[in-house]
Amino acid sequence: MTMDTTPLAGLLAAVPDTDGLDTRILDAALAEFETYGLRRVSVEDVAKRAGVARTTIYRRFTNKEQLLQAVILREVRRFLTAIAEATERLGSAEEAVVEGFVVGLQAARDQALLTRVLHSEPESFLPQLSMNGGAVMLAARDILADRLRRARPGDRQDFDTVAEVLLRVAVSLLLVPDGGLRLDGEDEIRAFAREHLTRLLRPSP
Amino acid sequence: MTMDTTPLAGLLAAVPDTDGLDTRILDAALAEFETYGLRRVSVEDVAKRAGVARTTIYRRFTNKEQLLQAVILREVRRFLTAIAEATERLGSAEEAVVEGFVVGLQAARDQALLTRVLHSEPESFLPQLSMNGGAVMLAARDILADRLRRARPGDRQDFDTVAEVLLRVAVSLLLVPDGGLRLDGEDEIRAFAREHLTRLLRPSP
DNA sequence: AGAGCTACAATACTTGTAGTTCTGTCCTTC
DNA sequence: GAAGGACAGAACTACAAGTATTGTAGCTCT
Repeated sequence: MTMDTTPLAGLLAAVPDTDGLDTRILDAALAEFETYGLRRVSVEDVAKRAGVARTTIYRRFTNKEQLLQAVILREVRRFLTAIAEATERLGSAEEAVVEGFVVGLQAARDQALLTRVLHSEPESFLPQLSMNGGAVMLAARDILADRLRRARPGDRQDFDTVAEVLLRVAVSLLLVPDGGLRLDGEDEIRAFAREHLTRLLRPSP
Repeated sequence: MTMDTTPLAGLLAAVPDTDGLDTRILDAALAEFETYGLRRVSVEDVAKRAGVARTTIYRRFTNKEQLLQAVILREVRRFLTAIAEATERLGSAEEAVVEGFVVGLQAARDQALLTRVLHSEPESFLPQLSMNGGAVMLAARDILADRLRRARPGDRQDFDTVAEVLLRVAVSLLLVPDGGLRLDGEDEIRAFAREHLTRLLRPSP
C-alpha cells in the first residue's frame, strides 16, 4: 500500500464525521460566514445557529481559524467533487475540457462563501487566495489532467499544463470580471470553451 | 475626422505635459508610492522629493487620488507601449502570441508599483483592480488583436478573444503564483507560450 | 465518552477623546 | 505661474476605559 501524497488525495481524503455533529457545526458556520462575512461572526453565533454549546465547537475544532479552514476545506472538496463528477463519464478530451471549464467556472461563481468574502472583505481574500489558491488549483488540475489522459490513453502530451491553463482562465474571469469576455450564461461559457479552449489540446495522434 | 472612443485610444492618447514639471511630480510620486506604498505617502512627501511646493501639486492635480490615478495611467501607458513595441515588427501570428505573452507577463511582474501594492497593501489592490483592471486588459487586448489581424490579413477568426485569453492567463499567473506552472525565467515563459498558447490560434486558412 | 453549562483569564475589538498630521484652498510675494 | 505662509476641516494616531470574544477548565448530566 502506498501513501497518498498528492494535493488531490489530501483534499479529497474521506472525512470521519462519526456522528453528524461536525456537519451541523460546519453547516452553521458556513451559513454564518456566507451571510455576515468572516469578521463579524463569533463562535457563539455559530454555536447558537448549530443549536450547540460554544464549548462543543472548541472540543471539535481547535480555534476559530481552524473552524474556518475546515469550512473552506469542505467547500473545496465539494467543488472538486463537482468537477470530478461532471467530467467522469468522459467522451472525448475536448468534451472534458469544455465540461471541466464550464463546471469549474460556474461552481466557483456560485460559491456563496467565496463571492461573499471577495466582495465584502477583500482584505482577507488575498491572503486566503495565496494560502489555499495554489493547492486548490493543483488538485483541480490533477482531476482534469486525469480525465484528459483517460480520454487519450496513448497520447503523451502535457495534459497537466493544458488543465492548468483552463483553470487559470477561469480564475481570471472570476477575479477580473470586467473584460471583453462576459460569459454570462452556461451557454456562453460552453460556446467559448468549445470554440477556443479545446484548441489547447493537440489533435489526437 | 472620427472621434476615437476605444479604450486603447483613451489610454494611449498623447499627454500635453507642457513644461516637464508634471513629469517631475509624477516621477516623485511614483518613486514614493513604489517605496512606501499608497497609504503612507503624503502629498508633502511627493512635493519634497519633486523639489516643488505642495501647492504646486494641487494646481496640477485636483487631489491625491487623482495624482495616484495619473501615476497609474502613466504606468499603464508605458506598459501598453512596451507591448505595442515588442509586437510591432510582426512575423507570424504565432510570434505575436508568444512575444505578447512574454512581454506582457514580464512587464507586469517588473512593475514595481503593482507588486508593491499587491504585496504590502492588498486591501487597496482589489478595488484598483476592478477600477482599472478591465480597461487595461481591453486596451492590451486591442493591441494584440491588431497584431494578430495584421499577421493574418485574410483570416476572420476571433482574434480579440484569443488575445484576451492570453492576457487572462498572464493575469492569473501574476495573482496566483503558487500553481504548478512556475514560469520563472524569460526562457520558461517563452517555451510555455510557444508550446501551449499558440494553439489558441486556428491554423492559417 | 461526550454535550451542556458556568466560570474565568487573556486577548481582541469598540468607544470616546485629545492631539497631531494631512488635505485642500486662499492669499501674498516674487 | 511658482513659492511660501496661513488656515479650516478632515483624517489619522494614541491612548484609556469599557465591552465582547476567545480559548480553557471544571462540574453536571446522560
